[in-house]
Amino acid sequence: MNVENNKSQMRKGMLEYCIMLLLRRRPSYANEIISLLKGADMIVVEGTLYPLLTRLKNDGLLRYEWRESKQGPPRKYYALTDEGQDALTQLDASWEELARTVAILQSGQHLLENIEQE
Amino acid sequence: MNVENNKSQMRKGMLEYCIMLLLRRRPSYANEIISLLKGADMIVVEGTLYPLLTRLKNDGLLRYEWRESKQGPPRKYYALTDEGQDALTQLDASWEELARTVAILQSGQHLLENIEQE
DNA sequence: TATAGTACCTTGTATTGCAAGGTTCATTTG
DNA sequence: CAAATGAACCTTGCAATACAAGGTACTATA
Repeated sequence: MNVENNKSQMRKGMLEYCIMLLLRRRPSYANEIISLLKGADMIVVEGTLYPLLTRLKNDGLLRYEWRESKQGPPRKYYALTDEGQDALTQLDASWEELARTVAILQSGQHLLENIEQE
Repeated sequence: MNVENNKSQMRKGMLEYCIMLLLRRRPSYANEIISLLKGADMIVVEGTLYPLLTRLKNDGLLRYEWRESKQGPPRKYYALTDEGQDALTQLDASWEELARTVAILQSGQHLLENIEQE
């Protein structure tokens, strides 16, 4: 089994959450998001990020504004909308639930409540 | 945004890990796996599980043996192979890393080491 | 003026999970 | 004994996601 592929698969669906967590702090643009996520040990590439940002914007969870840069072309700074903040709260809950599920499975507790009647 | 879809997306790639965690305790068969996972608040359906078990078996991480049942047709009991146990150890590490990443992003620590030079 | 760097975006592919089917075998019921 | 029920197995087609590999436009520097 390819370990890298596994980590990649685990990331599926988590990226959206991670990016919104980033933007909860302050607006940011694509290349900065990539480098900030790298700082948190989560690798993302442009081809993944741009469609994701567009999708979240079309869903009304993000908005953006153009800002000039001192070192190149203007940047699209994305920020959470009000609706995006609500959605993020729900994602927090989903993450909690997922983490709890994994903890249960790691501990073996799940077996206690499902005695087999074979 | 559809919250259910999000949870579904978060689960992507986690199922493999969760199922192997289950089998770490003892061998099990498909319908039992589904009910045990449900006991840990993770919903899985047959159409997802059967291809996954087949894939893990083909990758050499699982093996199975037929066992008679007292209440119906025989069952395919899946268990981890040695290789599967090694892979599971790696998945444990991947999960640790993912959880740590989320914790960092939730806390906002990632911003500290990436001061912007705008 | 040409090159390098930054920022934006698109397309095609692989993988995954789900919905909705279907088959076989053992038991129970009429 | 035949038919219905239930448990177990499996497959196919679709939608969503991430990635690889490209491409375009603007700014600054050599």
